[in-house]
Formats: sequence, structure tokens, C-alpha cells
Amino acid sequence: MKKEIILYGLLMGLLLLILRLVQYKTFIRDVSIELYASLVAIVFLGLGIWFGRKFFIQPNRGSSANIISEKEELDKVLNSEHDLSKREFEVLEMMAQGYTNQEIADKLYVSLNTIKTHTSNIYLKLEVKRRTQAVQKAREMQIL
Amino acid sequence: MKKEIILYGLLMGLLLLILRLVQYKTFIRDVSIELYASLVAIVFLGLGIWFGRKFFIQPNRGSSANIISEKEELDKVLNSEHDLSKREFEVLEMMAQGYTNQEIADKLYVSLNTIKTHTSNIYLKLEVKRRTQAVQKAREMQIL
DNA sequence: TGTAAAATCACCCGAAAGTATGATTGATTT
DNA sequence: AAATCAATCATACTTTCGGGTGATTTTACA
Repeated sequence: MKKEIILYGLLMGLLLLILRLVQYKTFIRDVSIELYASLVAIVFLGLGIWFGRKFFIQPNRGSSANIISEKEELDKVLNSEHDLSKREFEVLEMMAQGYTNQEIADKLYVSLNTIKTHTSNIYLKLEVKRRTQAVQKAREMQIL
Repeated sequence: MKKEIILYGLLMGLLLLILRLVQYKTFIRDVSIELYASLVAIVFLGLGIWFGRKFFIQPNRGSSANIISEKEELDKVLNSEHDLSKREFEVLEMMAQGYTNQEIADKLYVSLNTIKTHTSNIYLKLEVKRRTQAVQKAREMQIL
């Protein structure tokens, strides 16, 4: 990463140097600014594309570091026994079946708000934010 | 695609216009070329990164050509079994991962509305009403 | 080259989900 | 008896989803 930043700086400096040289070595003092701009634009557009490819490609299943972190994540999940209460687990199961909170509430003969509280607690305990993630994580943890 | 090229042109033109204005409106005729260059460089670096992400990171995640073709082969097989399009299948996969529509949109570089259209079509084709049900059904059908 | 399917995007609107906070009750533990 | 926790419910508010509709642009292919 540092290497690339240095390279970037050097490239930029070099470009400016060239532009300066062009400006003072030629008789054309008033070389249009469009020319400069275009030149710089083209170079840095290419550079930007290169940068984008280099640093923002999602390294899923390609980079070893990523795989390791994924494994660690999974281990962490698997090792933590689900401290879900009986009721919460019931709700989780029904969530995974694709029921809405209202449907779950009806089936369990409790209010919608109760189910919402349960789901919120489930998300806290599973460290997720949405029901789809909860189901996903529960499957990973093999508690579903 | 056309839209992006037009945008690119407009941006470039706008930038040059601004530079011209700055040049002629101020008393500083000899504003350093470094300033111009830097400005243009920064803008186009960003633009380049955006372009790179947008257009060159479609070949999803495979580092080896073999993996890509395998993946495509798999997609084809899967697509022949159910009537989900390639894009729809992608969205379905990400839905199962627990991503929100907005997150999926960001990752696929399309708008939220597009993802919503895809999800709606997925629900129609899978004959379900909610994303959780879609994931559930997709698992039953073993297409996930 | 024309056409059909796929993919893209927009706007509206209501439903569902989720957040935050607080409260009550009953069972269990210390 | 006090503290703790599970389960219940509520109110208020924000965000996300999903349905409906209509449209344009790309892509594939006959």
C-alpha cells in the first residue's frame, strides 16, 4: 500500500515536471490549458482505474487473509453456545420458516410487540441486524 | 453505458470551463500549473476509480479463469432448473446472505429500485411473498 | 436487423420490520 | 428479602420491504 502511494506521488511529480519542461522549453508559452488538463486527465483516469482494480476488488475467496478471518468468525460463532431462551429460539425457528412477526405472534398467542422484543433480543445475541442475517447465522451455528 | 460516457464528457467540459473562468476572472494569470494539474488529477483519479469499479469488476470474484467458467457453468445449470435469470439468482444469493436491498444495490452497482424489481420478480417466480420465504423455498429447491 | 427477454430505473404508497425506552409479572437464585 | 432474568406488552419513531405501474436501455438471437 505504501509502495503504491509513493508511486502515485512520484508519477504525479514526474508528470508535473514534464509539463513544466514542456512549458519552458518550447516557444509556445500559451499552450492551451485544455491540453494540460486533458493530458493529466487521461493519465489519472487510467491511474484511477488501475487503483480501483487494485484496491477495491472484493477479495472474497481469493485472499487468504479473508478466508482466515472468515474461519475465525465461524469458530467464534460455533464456540459461543447460543444463549437464546426457549421462547427466542421458537421465534427464531418461525422466522426461518418465513413467517412475519404478526403471524408468529398469532401462532404463539402473544402480541406483535412481544415478538418484536424477542426478535430484537435475538439480533442482539446473534450480533446481527436483520432477520435474514439471523437465519443465516443460525444456520452457520447449526442451531437450525 | 452511453450515459456514463456523456457524463464523462460533461464532467471534463465542466472542469475545463471552471479552469478557464478561474484563469480569466482572477488577476492571477499565472496560477501555477501545478494547481490545475492537481485539481484535474484528483478529479480524474476519483473518476477513474469509479470507472474501474463500475466496468471492470463485473467478472465476479474468480481469480482463475477455471473457477469463473465453473461458476458460470453452475449458474447455467441452475438457471435451467428454475426460471430465475442470472441477475435474479445473484440477488437471491445476496438476499440469503442477509443483505438489505440497498446493500445489494451498492455491491452490484445498480440502483435500489432495480434491486426491488429483481426481488419482486424473484417472489413471483418462486411464488412467495417475502424474502425470508424466498430463501426458505430456494433452500428447499436446493438452488442455494 | 428487428424483436423479445433481460436489466435498468423511477415514483407512489402502505405494510412490515426494526429501534429505543420503559414497565409489569412470575420464577429462580443468592 | 433482594437481585436477576425470562416473558410479556406498550408507545413512538425510523427504516426497509413489497406491490403496482410504467418506462428506457442492453443484450441476445432468430
